[in-house]
Order: sequence, then structure tokens, then C-alpha cells
Amino acid sequence: MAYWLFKSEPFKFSWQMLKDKGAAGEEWDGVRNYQARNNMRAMEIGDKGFFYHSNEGLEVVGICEVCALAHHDSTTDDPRWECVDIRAVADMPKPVTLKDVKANPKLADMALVTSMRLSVQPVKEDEWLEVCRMGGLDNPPR
DNA sequence: GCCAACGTTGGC
DNA sequence: GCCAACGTTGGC
Repeated sequence: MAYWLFKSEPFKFSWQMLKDKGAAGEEWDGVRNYQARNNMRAMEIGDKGFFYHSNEGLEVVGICEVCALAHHDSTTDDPRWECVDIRAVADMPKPVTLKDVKANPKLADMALVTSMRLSVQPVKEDEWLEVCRMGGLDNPPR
């Protein structure tokens, strides 16, 4: 079991839109970056992830989980690009902002800070628990 | 809307 | 295989 972080610009695809998809979830398509793709290839069913709003909001707004392994990205004919499906699991009771993350020394090595532009990132277990705690989730999904 | 960071492309 | 040009991302 591993932890991840998915970035999305809310005016393109928001947390609310993912929640509206329900248990079926949604294809995390459109990723055109090898590192992000490789992260998705490494994902397993049930892996948990943060859902982060970039550009607007700049905060972790919810928890999602992987519900389909990496498969071809249906939005392109290029066989190089793959994606997983994810579905919403829980709201962050209190969204954790980028500012909060940057202000917390325990999270100084988080990819969100160090690899700002990577759109699908790995999250370490201690980082996962810390961000969940900051977000008001007493029993973080794991 | 600007611009810095950084990933990708393509000529050589 | 290098590196300049270019495009995109994303914080501010």
C-alpha cells in the first residue's frame, strides 16, 4: 500500500466533480509526463491519494483511492500514455493549504514542495499521516 | 497576467 | 548525445 498526491486545476476537474462520479470513479487522463506516468504504473488497487487543487485553492481538499490499475489513456492514440482510475473517499474536514505544508518543517521534503510541477506525486507514510492530522482527519484512511 | 522552473523536442 | 528553443505548469 502506497500513498500519492493528485494535482488538478479545479476549473478543469475539481474535487466536487470526482465526488459526483461516485464509486465508479474517473480516469485520471491527460498526464503527459513520464515521471507522473511511472508513478501511476506503480499504483495498486486501494492505494490512497490526496486530491490537491492547483492554481486556484492551492490546498489538499480530499482523499481518493485507486480503483483501476494503469491502462491506456483513452484521450490519446499515443501508446506511451497510461492512467489509473481514482474515486473520492473522504473530504478533508479542514483543507490543508500549500502555505500550511510549507510552514511545517516535517513536510519540508514533500514532493509538493520540492517537485512543485510534478502532477502525480508519491507521498511518504509519515507525510500522509501529518497532512491528515493537519486536515482534521483523526483516523486517516490507510 | 507574469514569469521562473523545468520537461520535451529536434537540429546538429 | 548535447543543448538551444520552445511549451507548459503553477505559484504569486
